[in-house]
Amino acid sequence: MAAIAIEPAGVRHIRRHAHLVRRNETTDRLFRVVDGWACQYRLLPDGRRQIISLFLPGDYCEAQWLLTGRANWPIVALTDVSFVELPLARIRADLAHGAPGILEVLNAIARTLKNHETWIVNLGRMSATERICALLVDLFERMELTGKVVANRCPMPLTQHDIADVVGISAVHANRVLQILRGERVIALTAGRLELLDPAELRRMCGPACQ
Amino acid sequence: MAAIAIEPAGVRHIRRHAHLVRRNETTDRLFRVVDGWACQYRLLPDGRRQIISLFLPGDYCEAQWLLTGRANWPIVALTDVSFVELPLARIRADLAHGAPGILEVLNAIARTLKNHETWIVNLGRMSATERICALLVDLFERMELTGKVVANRCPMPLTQHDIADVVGISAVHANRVLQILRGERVIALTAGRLELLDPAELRRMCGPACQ
DNA sequence: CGTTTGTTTGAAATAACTCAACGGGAGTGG
DNA sequence: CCACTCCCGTTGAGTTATTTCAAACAAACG
Repeated sequence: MAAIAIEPAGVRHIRRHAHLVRRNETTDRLFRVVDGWACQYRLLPDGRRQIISLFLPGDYCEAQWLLTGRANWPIVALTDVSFVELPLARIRADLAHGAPGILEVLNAIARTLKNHETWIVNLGRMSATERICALLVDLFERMELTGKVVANRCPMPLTQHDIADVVGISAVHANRVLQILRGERVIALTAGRLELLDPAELRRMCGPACQ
Repeated sequence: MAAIAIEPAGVRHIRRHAHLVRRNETTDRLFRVVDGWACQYRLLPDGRRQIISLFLPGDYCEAQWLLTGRANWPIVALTDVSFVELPLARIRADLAHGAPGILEVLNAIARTLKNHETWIVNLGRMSATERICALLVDLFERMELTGKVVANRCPMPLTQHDIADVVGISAVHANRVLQILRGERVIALTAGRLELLDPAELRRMCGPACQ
C-alpha cells in the first residue's frame, strides 16, 4: 500500500491510554497509525463501554472525517502508538482534481462500512464464542497483511476486558470463552501474543458466516 | 431536502418481499426510496437473519455504492415499495466538478456510518428492551422528518419478526418486550401503526445512551 | 373457505451476567 | 530493595435475560 503523496508533518507518539481524539471534536486532519493499536469507543454514563472500531498499524482512523470533519466518538490508544497526520484540506484538493492517492482514503471509508456491517451481524446474531473467534481471525488476518505474522504467531495487545468490549460481552465471560479455546488447543494466548494452533478449527468456530 | 438535479428514469414499483438488490450484485445506479420500507440484511446458512439497515421514504439505499459500485448484502422490500434510480456515472461527474447536489449523497454516506456506529453500541451493550425502545424512537423520528407523523402516530409496517431481526433477539422475545411496553401504556402498536402514548418514558427506556 | 402469515402464551433449557474473592505481575514510591 | 498498589487474569456460586420448542389463535389472502 503506497503512502499518500503528502509530506507528513512527521511521526507523533502517544502513550497507552492517552486520547488521540475526544468526543465531538472537530478536526482538520486524518490520522494514520504507524505503530501500536488504538480504538474508537462509546462510554455510557453507567459505565458500559462498547468498542466500535480497532485501528492497527497502517489503518486510517476514521477516514469518514473527510466527509464530516467531526469525530462522533473518542479514540484512545490501547498501546503506545505512533501515527502520522494528513491535512484534510490537502486530501480534499486531491479529491477535486482526481489525484490517485485519494482512492486510498475512499477505500478506507468503504472498508469501514463493510467492517461495521460485519460487526452488526456478529453482535446481533452470533454467540459469544463465535464472536470471539471471528475477532481473533479478523485481527490475525489484518496483522498478516502488514507482515506481523511469523509462524502463526502475531502480537495481540488487547486485554480480556478490551476483547469483551469489542464483542459485547462481560470480561468474565470473555475469560471463560478463551479458556475453552485454549483447552481445545485451538489457540495459545499469552504475554501479548496470539498463536493459532488450529486455524481451520478456529475458522469453523466462527459459525456459518465465514462461508 | 431537495432532489438531486438528475432527471430520474421514472418511479419504479416493486412488491413486498421482492428484491431490490441481490447479494454481491454490481450496480451502475443508486436507489432512493419514494414510498414504502426496505431493508438490507444478512441471511446465514443456518437461517439466522440480521437486518443491517432500514430504508424509509426519502432514504438512499446504500449510498456507499458511489465508492465501490458493489452491494455487499441484499436489499428486500418490507412493504410494496416505489423508488427512483440515479445513475452513478452522473453523480461521479457532479462530484468531479463539485455540483451541489452531490453533498446530499455524501451526507447520506456519513449518516449511514453514524447509524451503524449507533447500532454497534446498541447491539453490543443494550438490553433487549432498550434496543426495541431505541428502534421505535429512531423510526418515529425518521417518519417525523418526512411528515408522516400525525398526533403522535405513524405507520409501522414491520412485523415482530422484522423487529427481532433488527435488534438481534428472537421473535418470541420481541413479542414479550412489546407486551410490556403496551402494558405500561408507553406505546400502542396495532394494524401497522405505532402510537407513542408516553414519548418521554419511551426515551428514558432507551437507556443512558440517549443522553 | 381453506391456507398462510403473524401474534400470543406457557414451560423448560441455556447462555451470559453479577458479585466476590484470590493470585500474580508490573510499576511506584519510600 | 522492600512494600504497596493497581491492573490483569482466573475461578466459583447464584441469578437473570433470553432462547427454544410447542401449541393455539387471529388476521389477511386468494
